[in-house]
Amino acid sequence: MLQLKDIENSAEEIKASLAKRNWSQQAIHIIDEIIELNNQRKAIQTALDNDKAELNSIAKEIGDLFKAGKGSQTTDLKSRVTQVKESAEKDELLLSATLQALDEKLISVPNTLHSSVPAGKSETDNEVYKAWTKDLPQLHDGALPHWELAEKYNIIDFKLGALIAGSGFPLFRGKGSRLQRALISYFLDEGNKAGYEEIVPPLMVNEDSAKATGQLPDKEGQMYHVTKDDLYLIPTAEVPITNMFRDQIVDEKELPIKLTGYTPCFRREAGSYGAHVKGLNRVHQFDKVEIVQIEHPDKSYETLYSMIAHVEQILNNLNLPYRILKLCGGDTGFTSAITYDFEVYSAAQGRWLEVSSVSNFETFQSNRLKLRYKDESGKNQFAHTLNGSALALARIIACILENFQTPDGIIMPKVLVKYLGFEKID
RNA sequence: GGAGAGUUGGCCGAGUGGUCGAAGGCGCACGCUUGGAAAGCGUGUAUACUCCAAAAGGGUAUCGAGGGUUCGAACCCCUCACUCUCCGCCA
Repeated sequence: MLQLKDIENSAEEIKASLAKRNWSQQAIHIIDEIIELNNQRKAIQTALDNDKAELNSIAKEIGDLFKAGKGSQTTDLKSRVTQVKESAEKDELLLSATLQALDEKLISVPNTLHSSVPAGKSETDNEVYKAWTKDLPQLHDGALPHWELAEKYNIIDFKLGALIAGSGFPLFRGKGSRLQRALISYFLDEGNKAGYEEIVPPLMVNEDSAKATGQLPDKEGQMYHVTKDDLYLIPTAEVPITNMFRDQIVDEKELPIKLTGYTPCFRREAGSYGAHVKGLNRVHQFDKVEIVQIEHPDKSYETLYSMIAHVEQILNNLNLPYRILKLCGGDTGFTSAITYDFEVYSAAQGRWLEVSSVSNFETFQSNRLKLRYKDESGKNQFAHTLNGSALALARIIACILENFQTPDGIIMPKVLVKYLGFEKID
């Protein structure tokens, strides 16, 4: 959520950012409405505060009279109280209606884009930040897409997954299952090496947490909701891990705080269908190792690029062709100021698959989280939050299976062998 | 699932209707003291909104959350959330 202060101080900049997100002039008018509502709020609040101040002082006066044994002299004061209360009650109603209206509008405004984010309407307008310049893998004749390899080697069973839960819930078995576990261990170890503290968070979160990181109300339909207990299955570890800092004030010296965690991720993906969701391309449950940093505003961009480098290194080690996209305004997530997506080449499908998304949220999340740090002068400031996938497993597995297939088996990346205990799926 | 206890500032903890944004202690910061440190002494030490051009200084709200009683609520009443203990069940 944007800060009112920022909206007041940099309205024009924010409007320009909304235009980059392809908002219409009419929709952008919301910024003026917010400023106007906030002015109303201030006026009402001042009036209300004055009434309350008067009530407080009358109460004190009455108290003093009672103590002095002059309780009989309070009648006039009490009738004044009735009067002031009436006006205060009116203002109270007005104030809560205004606050609600203000909040509704405020919560519907996305993060202000970083000035370097390119304009554009959809994913086709994303800028290639780093292209893959080397050769793409050449597959042998009769090479198969991963869902057929999965069946051939009996390592992933989509039909059983569908029987047990539904489509989009793959079941890994045998070497498929071990590949999954190896990747998780490898990714976590890389995170540990890079100085991230490892976390195993809850897999369900309450409404407050989902709101704080911006999943609610923006992505309500994307999450599985356990209505009986009013909990949400996490769509990413970002939600529980970032919420570790809800309502926290950290010391400036503790920054940056670096955390990593492996969790399954649950996404409803309502409305998805077709070839693009086949196999592991888009599933309701997948595993992911996430990296999160809480950083000083002055250093958050430096940090963003170090996180990108971290992901790159992992992909290099796995020997997978990848490219990095800088998302355009139209494709950048609601809560993000800037996002870089990593795509890995899936050789048998001939497609690039998104496997990581690294973002700087600046203060958008910390404002809702109320995550602050105390600066040198002792003032509380909102910290910047960043996160990225390092990495999402399902699609990485798809690429490993497809890219490294040979007529007599799938050769595992070298870095994984010590985790796997085997070199080849055959 | 059943029964009970609890939730106060960075922490501990007092407080059962006005003098309570809240005693006391610890911690922390600054100063004095010291050759230096410790001890000691002194001062200060929440958050949000708001008034003021700014500072100084005001105002309002916050003692788990919401509502009620009252001129006045941390304190009385109601509802809810969470934590802990015991019993039951259970990986």
